[in-house]
Amino acid sequence: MDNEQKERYWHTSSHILAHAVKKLFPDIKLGTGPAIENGFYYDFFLETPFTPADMENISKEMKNIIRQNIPVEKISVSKDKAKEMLKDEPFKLEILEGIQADTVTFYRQGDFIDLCEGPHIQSTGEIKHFKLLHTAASYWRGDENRESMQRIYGISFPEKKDLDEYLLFLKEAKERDHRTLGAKLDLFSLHPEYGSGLIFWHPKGALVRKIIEDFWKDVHLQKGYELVNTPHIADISLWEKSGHTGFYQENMFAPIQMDKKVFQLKPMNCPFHILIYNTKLRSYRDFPIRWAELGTVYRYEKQGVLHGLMRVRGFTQDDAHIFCTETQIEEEVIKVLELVTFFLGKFGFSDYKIFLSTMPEKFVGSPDSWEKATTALGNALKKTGMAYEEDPGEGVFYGPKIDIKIKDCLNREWQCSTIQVDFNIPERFDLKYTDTDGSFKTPILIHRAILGSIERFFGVLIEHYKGNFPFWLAPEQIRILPISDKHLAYAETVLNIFEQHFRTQIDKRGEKINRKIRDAEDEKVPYMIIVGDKEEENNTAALRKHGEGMIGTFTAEDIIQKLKTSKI
RNA sequence: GCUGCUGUGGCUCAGAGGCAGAGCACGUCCUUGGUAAGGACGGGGUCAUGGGUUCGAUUCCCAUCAGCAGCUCCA
Repeated sequence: MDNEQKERYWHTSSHILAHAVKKLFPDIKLGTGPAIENGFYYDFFLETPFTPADMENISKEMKNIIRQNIPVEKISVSKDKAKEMLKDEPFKLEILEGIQADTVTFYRQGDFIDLCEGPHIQSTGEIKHFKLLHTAASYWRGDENRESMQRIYGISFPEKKDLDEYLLFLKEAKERDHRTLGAKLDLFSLHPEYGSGLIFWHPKGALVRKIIEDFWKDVHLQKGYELVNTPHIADISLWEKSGHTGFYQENMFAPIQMDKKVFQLKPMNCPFHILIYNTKLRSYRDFPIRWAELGTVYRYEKQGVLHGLMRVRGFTQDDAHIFCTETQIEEEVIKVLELVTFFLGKFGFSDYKIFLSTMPEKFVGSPDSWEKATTALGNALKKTGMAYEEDPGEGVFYGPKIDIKIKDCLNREWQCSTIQVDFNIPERFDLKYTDTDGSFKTPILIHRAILGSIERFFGVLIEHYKGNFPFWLAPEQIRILPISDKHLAYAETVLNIFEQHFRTQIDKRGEKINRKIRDAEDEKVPYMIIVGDKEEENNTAALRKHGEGMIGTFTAEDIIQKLKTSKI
């Protein structure tokens, strides 16, 4: 099915769901029921939520409706007539109010009728195989102040094999889940009883993190950034000055009282970088100033939004702040975008979405500055040839931004890179530079993060690679497996050679070689080196690759050469 | 934060109103094995926490905390 066919198919599936629910629960009020990227849902308003038994009955009733192969017909009526038809459906009426046209369309299948733009497939019998996946609460119109609806999600396909395939995908996604793999591969843990949303990096995870961070720092230094380091807390007056105690308060940890002072754990790094900026008078000749920091911030997130490494309460941003003039924005953003492409490419990502968010209703700065900055961001995107979508009105109040989102194993999108122009903070801190004519001007501040948060990025990375980190990132690159204890001494001499070049371990357990191989494969070590009588006699090593099997027997020098030149 | 579901050894999960179970992992011993699990024995649990019902609660009820799915919000 192409996308349009899918949409029809799933949209009609959602109508069948609503049809069944209406039949079983006549008093229920209908919300909306669209096709989504993977399947469909329908929102209902009812007093008591659906039970698992209800779900089974609904499923049975849907099969009934499908079996009857009821034709789906489109009906156009005047808005007044529609109002009459929907008098018992308050939510539908609300939607109707919002429609501008004079005539609206309904779709009818048997005794079920729904205000709907369509399109739909011809008949309910075309829905061959479906499964209701789960229920959840949602807010009417996505507004947390409005009614709470009960949502039922489902998926359907014309062929059984497609449904089976999709269910298998869901199962595999679970195995790919960074939370499962993180525990299995001994990368990190959480200890919610001592604070939810806080990450404990185990030795292997911390090693991968170090590799990422070292690489990140090296590249930044090469690309004209300077590194800075700043504290984790500061007097609350700093946050009053930056405005965070006002507009960001609900995301901040509670203040810490100490002696006669009140300190605040930092939710962002920018005010600190600004303090560094203000330690002396800057000139246009210094620009652009690019300061980068792996800065750990703490944000209070609502309990229900926490999710493994992806959404946490303490995380390290790969942050940087660029101080420049308005005319430098475009060039700087191009450089950042190039850096984004470089980093994401290095980590194996090519499938991501880019959004340009423009001026929201509430904003600071002049509309003229917004216009210029937004154009600069758009031009930068165009010049780098990156496809993007506009997200009108979704900018932060202090400036327009570019967001880049990467998908996880369940197709959920996670924002990693972000580039934000800020008109607010330079004003608040009275930032100045001396321009060519000797006058004082206020610089533009660009906030940017490429990986976003190290925690989230690591989570996406684990899922992306299914735990099979590429050779350069693998915490343990090579494991030496002696056939028996007799070969331990030789294994040690092989280790001595390899550990000069790669992260190498020996499996010294008194297990059989099959077991050692199985465990090394399970633990996703990229290469295994097996040594026994034959190897010891010939002064060689047998090389085995994760997921592929035996490669051959070579001298240690040969293997090192091959691994270094990626010729395997 | 909202709605629903869930909370039993390190992990995955069974279980039942009346002495708490399995597999894996862990420990000891035996085995020295050539490309994905060798064998025997053993240790380990206030059944999330706090109340209530009951002769008796890990099991039933309530609350709290936390996890999961989704919604809203976000890196």
